[in-house]
Parts: sequence; structure tokens; C-alpha cells
Amino acid sequence: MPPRTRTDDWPCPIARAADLVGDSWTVLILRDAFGGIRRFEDFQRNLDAPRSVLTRRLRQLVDDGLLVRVPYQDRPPRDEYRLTEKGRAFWDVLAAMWRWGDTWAFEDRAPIVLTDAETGAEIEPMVVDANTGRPLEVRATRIRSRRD
Amino acid sequence: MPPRTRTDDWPCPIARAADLVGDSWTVLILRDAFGGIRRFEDFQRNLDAPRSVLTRRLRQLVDDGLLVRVPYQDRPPRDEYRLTEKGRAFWDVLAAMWRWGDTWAFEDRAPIVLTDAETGAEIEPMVVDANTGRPLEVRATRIRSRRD
DNA sequence: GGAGTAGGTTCGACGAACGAACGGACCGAC
DNA sequence: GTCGGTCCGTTCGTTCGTCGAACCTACTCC
Repeated sequence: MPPRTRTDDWPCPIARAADLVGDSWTVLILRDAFGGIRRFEDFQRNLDAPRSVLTRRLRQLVDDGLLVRVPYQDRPPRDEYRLTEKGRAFWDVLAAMWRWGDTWAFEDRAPIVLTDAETGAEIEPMVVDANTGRPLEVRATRIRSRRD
Repeated sequence: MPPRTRTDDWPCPIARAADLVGDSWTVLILRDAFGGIRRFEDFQRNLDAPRSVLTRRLRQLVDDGLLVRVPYQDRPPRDEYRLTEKGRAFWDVLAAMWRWGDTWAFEDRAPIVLTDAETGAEIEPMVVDANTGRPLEVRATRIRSRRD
């Protein structure tokens, strides 16, 4: 196909994010990265993705600044892929996807849960307005230009 | 290409969500739907997406239960696409993407903001743990099987 | 009857995804 | 010293989705 249409220059934050996340392998690579996976072979084994696609996606994520390549041995030279701050910030999006998927994409609920490492308590991601602390209401939301 | 690898039967909520949202046109269609767009021609004009792709994505979203086709006139027969409850719940994911894109995908900030329809106040989406009300901390998060 | 609107389908060219095989650089064991 | 294994890719052929433009059907309005 002709290269997929790019939206990374649109004025909308969703369009720009979609340009990166608008690909399921990319999402799953990031998910694994949050799970502590850093090496090519581990991503490949865990995702069972074609190696050529994996190479391409990892390179893209590095170019976009969500991952960095860090050497972890000299001979033979090997790099691992680590999340940057920009990449780590993306966890919020994945958490929102987790919540939605858990609620809407299973018969009942998902067989796995997010937990707090220390208390062991279940974590249930939820999206709120930082200014009021309340859940979002779609119908009452508008889009405006910043200076208005 | 061979049909893209499906992940809609994986046990992970993110994988299932990614199977739907793992496509930038789908994300943008949903964004527009939240903005009140309902008709084929309006989606097409606004996104400037190939009509054939648009047809396919809309059909997929209907099949997946995020949109429904509702007739709005008889002759000639015309349907519009409306968000279902499942689709409306997806706004949380788009809001998280908005926040991330706003923070990380512009030189400064995005030229547009979300606002409350009544007060006009800016809305800043934020992801928290519903149980503690606190922001998520990636490093302190684990994945566990539900019965454990 | 000619232009316009709405919601698609069809077509050809291009190139991305898949999957399997190959390669190169190292290691350790036999 | 060569055989197997590990790690990180690249290459290749087939399949099939994307793009973009053109086309089609069923109306309405002038």
C-alpha cells in the first residue's frame, strides 16, 4: 500500500497520538516495555510478531522518542530498548485502554488485574478532569482554540 | 499483506483494545463521532480519508459494537452512525490520548483545548486509580491473575 | 434535463505485513 | 575446532490492504 496517511502534523492532540499509537504492534510493544521487557528477542517471543515488523516498529518508537537504545554489552555489541520519560508518560493511555478493554471486551472481566506492588491492592484506572476531580462527561465537553 | 494479526482473543485488556484502536483512522473516526459527526460524507470531508477505507472502518466499528447505524430518512434510504454506550465509554481512552498528545507531541502545547460546555473552564484529562484517587505510578504497578 | 447531494463500490498501482530462511558475531561444550 | 545455541537483525516471495480517482445509484431541486 502507499504509505499510510500521516497525521502527525494535525493540530489535534488525538491525531498526533494516533499517528504513533495507531498501530497495534506499537501498542503491544509499549505494553511489554512497561512490563519490563527490553530486548529484541524477548519482545519477539512474547508478541510472536514478525521480526521485520518488530525491527521497524522499534526503530519508529526510538525515532519518535518513546524508547532509547542503551548498550548493555560490548562483544557482541547489544542494545536494549528502554522507555524514555515521553514513553513512560504513555502509560496513562495504556491504562485507559486497560480499563476500557476490561469492561467492554470480555464476557465478564479480564482474567488479569493491575495491582499495587506494595499493598497488592487492585488498581482500577479511571480518567478524571484534573481541575474538578470528576469523571469526564462526553456530552458536556467542547473543543475551543486555546486563546479565545 | 496477510490480514493483520488479530489480538482480540488475548487475555490482556490492552491487547483487545488495541485490536480495535490499533488503527489511526478508527481512532480519528471515533474522535469525530464524539465531536458530533454522524454521516459518511461528513466523516469523509473532515478526515479526507479514502472512501473505501472509511466504509471498511465504519463497518468494523458497527460490527464491534461501538457504533450503530440509525436511519434518518426514507427516500433515498440513509443511515447515520451513532455512538453506542460501548463507544461512548471509549472517550476516556481518547481523553488520555489527548492529554498525552497535548503534552508530548507539540513544541509547546496544542492550539486547541477541551472545555466544559457550561462553565467554559478548561478540562485537563488525567488518569488516576479509582480506589485511591491518586495518579498512576508505572514502577509500582504489577499484573496478577484475578483470582490469586 | 442538468446540477447537486449522499453513500457507497470498483479499479490499478504501490508497498506493508507475514512467515520462513538466512547471516554474522559471539559463547561454551565436546 | 567444530557443533550447537543465543542475540539481533536482514532478505525474500506471497498476500492483501491502502490510496486516489473514477464510477454508480437513487433521489431532490431548479
